[in-house]
Amino acid sequence: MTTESRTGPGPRDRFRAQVREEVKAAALRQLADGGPEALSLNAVARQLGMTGPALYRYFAGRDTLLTELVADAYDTLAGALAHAAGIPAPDGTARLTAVVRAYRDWARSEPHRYRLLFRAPFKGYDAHSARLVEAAQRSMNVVLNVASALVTPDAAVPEGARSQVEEWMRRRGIDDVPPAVASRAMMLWAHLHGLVSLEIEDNFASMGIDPGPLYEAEVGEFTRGLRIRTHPGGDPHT
Amino acid sequence: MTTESRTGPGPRDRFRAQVREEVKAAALRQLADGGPEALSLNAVARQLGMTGPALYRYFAGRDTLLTELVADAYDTLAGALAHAAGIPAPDGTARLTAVVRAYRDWARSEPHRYRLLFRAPFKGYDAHSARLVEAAQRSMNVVLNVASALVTPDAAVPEGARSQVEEWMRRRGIDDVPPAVASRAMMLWAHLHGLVSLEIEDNFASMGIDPGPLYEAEVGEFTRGLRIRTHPGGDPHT
DNA sequence: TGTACATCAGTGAACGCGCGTTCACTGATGTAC
DNA sequence: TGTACATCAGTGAACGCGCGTTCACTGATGTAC
Repeated sequence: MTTESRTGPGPRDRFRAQVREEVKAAALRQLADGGPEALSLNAVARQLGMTGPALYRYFAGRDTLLTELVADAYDTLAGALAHAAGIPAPDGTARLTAVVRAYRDWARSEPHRYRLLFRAPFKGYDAHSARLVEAAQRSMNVVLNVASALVTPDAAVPEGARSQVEEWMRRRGIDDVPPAVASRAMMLWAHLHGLVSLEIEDNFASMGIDPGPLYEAEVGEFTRGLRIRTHPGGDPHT
Repeated sequence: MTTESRTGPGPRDRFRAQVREEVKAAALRQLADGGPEALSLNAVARQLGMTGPALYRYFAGRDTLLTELVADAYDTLAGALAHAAGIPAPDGTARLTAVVRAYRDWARSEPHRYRLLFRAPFKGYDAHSARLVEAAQRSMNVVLNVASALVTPDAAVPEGARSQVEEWMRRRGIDDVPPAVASRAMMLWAHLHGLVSLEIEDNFASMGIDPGPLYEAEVGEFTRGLRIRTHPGGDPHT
């Protein structure tokens, strides 16, 4: 009310923003090398040379901080995928492969953040709030867009899934992606999530298996499923 | 040393075993409706009408209890899968479908236990100890066996995966399952894990999607991949 | 350029809490003769 | 069948710890005139 007319954020605002980032960075560091639930406000404050209560200048509480970290992680992942999708590629398959690799690489380089996305970080945490759903959606959209570029629309869709996917897309206002693609993209996403989850928890390593080729194979399955009716029996690649 | 010659467990042993089970049951109840990390020895004791220290008669500590819960969960899952695999079915595909459904159903009915299997429950927890690896292996074996029954051995294997899978199987002493099957079974397992993870964390529900058909589709993908060279272009089903 | 004032980052003490674990103990239960 | 003894389940007090959060405060920083 009193300070309505301003040219921009003052020095205090800038300071606030910077400290907020430092707090989040310290929190992430803590998540990275403690267990997944090893986030303590007091410990974060200590790491920054402050006392615990000081953080309440920047975040309403522990839960708020965590939620913000989740949202940030979604944004970063979406950014990494979008970046990969933007790199010039010889064809759609190569582009999709790049996106798949970006997904894997992001998860491997920041497993603690990936975990943040797919497990409720605290009791009563609402993963489906508008802010978070929208952030999550952006990642899915990248996959959808890349996937839709290499598609024959009359491809096979899992029995029973088509109408649901259509409904889902209608609700989100997506109408330029054939449901066959959306449905298969969703499965691709689930597959990637499965591989990534197992990989970052060391389940493949403990079996002595390099999951790399499995990721590549996902792309093959995705395209094979889409083209099977158009080029029966033929190998879609080469 | 003193009581060497016995006919069996005495009444005290039976009592001990029973209380141990009650403790584990209470602990599971607690995991079920607290967050994933909501396991407190004191709270468990309270629930059983005891005081905290009493539990140390039965378990060396919190970590021991948790590890035991994990091992039990692996055993139960393997049992559920084996049961499904044992039900008479018209053909291999139907049997594999039954196993896939059993996997999903178990996870849905006990999501807290499923979570226990795939996330490290506490810092420094060793998921790859002999006891746990062996328990986990039993589940995988059920899938492998059912999968191997419906296979043409010269099927397509993801590029680069074959030699690794062969090595993995050699180390485990498995020689009656073609690597093509093992490799695809592993991918099937990863896919199921992806679907299940997303489902039990409500990611599909929040998109208004029933993942049921997606599970069925996994079986189709599995068999299609295996038979694609034997029956090119043909629909493996019907 | 200088002064008066409002803002607000950060402190330190305190609250209440629950945790895992140890220890010395008491009292009931089963066992051996 | 009865007695003496060993076993051991469970208690209650205590240890040290760290947590999230509140509150009244002090002192520095930016702002307005």
